[in-house]
Amino acid sequence: MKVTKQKAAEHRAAIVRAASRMFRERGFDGVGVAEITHEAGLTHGGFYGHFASKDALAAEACAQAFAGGQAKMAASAPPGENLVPYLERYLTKRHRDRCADGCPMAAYGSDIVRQDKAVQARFAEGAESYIRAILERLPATQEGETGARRERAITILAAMVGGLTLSRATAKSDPELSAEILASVRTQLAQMAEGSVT
Amino acid sequence: MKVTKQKAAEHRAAIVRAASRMFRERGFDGVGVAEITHEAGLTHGGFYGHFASKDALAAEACAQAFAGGQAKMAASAPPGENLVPYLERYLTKRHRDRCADGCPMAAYGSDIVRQDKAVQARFAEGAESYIRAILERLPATQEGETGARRERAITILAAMVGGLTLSRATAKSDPELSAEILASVRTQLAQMAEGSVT
DNA sequence: TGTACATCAGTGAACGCGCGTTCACTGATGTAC
DNA sequence: TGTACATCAGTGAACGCGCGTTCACTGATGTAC
Repeated sequence: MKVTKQKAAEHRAAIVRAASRMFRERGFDGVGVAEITHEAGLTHGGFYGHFASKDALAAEACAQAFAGGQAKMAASAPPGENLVPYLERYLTKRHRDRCADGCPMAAYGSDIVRQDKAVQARFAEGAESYIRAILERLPATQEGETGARRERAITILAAMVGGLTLSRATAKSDPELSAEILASVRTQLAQMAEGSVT
Repeated sequence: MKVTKQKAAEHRAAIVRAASRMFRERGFDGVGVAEITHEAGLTHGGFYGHFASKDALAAEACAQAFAGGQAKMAASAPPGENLVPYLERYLTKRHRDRCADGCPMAAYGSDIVRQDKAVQARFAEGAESYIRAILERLPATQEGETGARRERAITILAAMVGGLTLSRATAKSDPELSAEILASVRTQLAQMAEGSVT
């Protein structure tokens, strides 16, 4: 049955929203078109009226996940202010245990190489925007080298993503190690982000 | 046709070796039992004489990938000596472009949460052994806080894995960013590993 | 050492299943008059 | 404003395919005598 243009647009948005969460929770290969559309309150038949392919949906879902991450950073650490509150939110058991609305880089970072070009493109844009967002929240280096600030932003992002990923991967088998990883990276990066180091 | 006990053991080892490389290159879901056994020079029918399931093979393949990584660390940075030569080997385009015999944490770190318990167990053991190996190659902190050394080892590992993962994920869409990530993390971590910082 | 036979590593066809995608159909929408 | 009909969003059955796993079979191995 046909449906209002507005309703149709809402349906499309609901599919992207569901996909964005489910892909982060279960991976791109771990969830199918039928289950995503069902989660959005629809059946799978109409899917290809909205998207050219599952890959095309994955690309949009990826972009939306990054947008959500940026919003969370802005909420916990406003631009221009220090990054530390965001770090303390990012490197927590809460974030570790909730992939679905967490960081896409930690959720499927190592899987991106094997995804469609469109997904890779959205991911690279998202990563660059994260780097810039971190840079905006890093105090100027005392010695005044501007180049090193972006180096530091990139390294902080790498450690955040790697730390959360490793913490997640070890959570079930070695909960103590998992917690230690979160705490260690949090402490060390807070020092780096405050500029007390170098 | 039956085969010498030794031959059979060699076949089993060949399957693990092929799986270890192929899972890193294409992910656990990206390669099947038939293709792995074929790569090992066998057919898929005999597979379940060697392994209880694909998951059981994945667990062994994971353990072997970690063992290979440890061997490479020992070769480029002997225990007790400085970590930097290993960092400079780890964070390179060569490693980025060759998942198959590279670091398992970067190859499928974000996928481990969704794998079988046995795979998660081997992964956690591998991660812990990496942390210990890095710790062995870190100079004593000047101020003498011993606790912070393991914190630093964990953060270095997190940044290595996160950095390589992000570099790989962005390589095709944004090669310059990809290269910048490698170079930045390499420079920053070398400072951390030399203990010139803190 | 030589022979007879039970064992069992490996083969390839077959299974059931879930996936991405297609398609004929339905019926509400929204437009032309 | 009211009516007739073309449009098209959504449905659900069906497709082809590849996967993990099973199984009857083969024939070389290795053991018992």
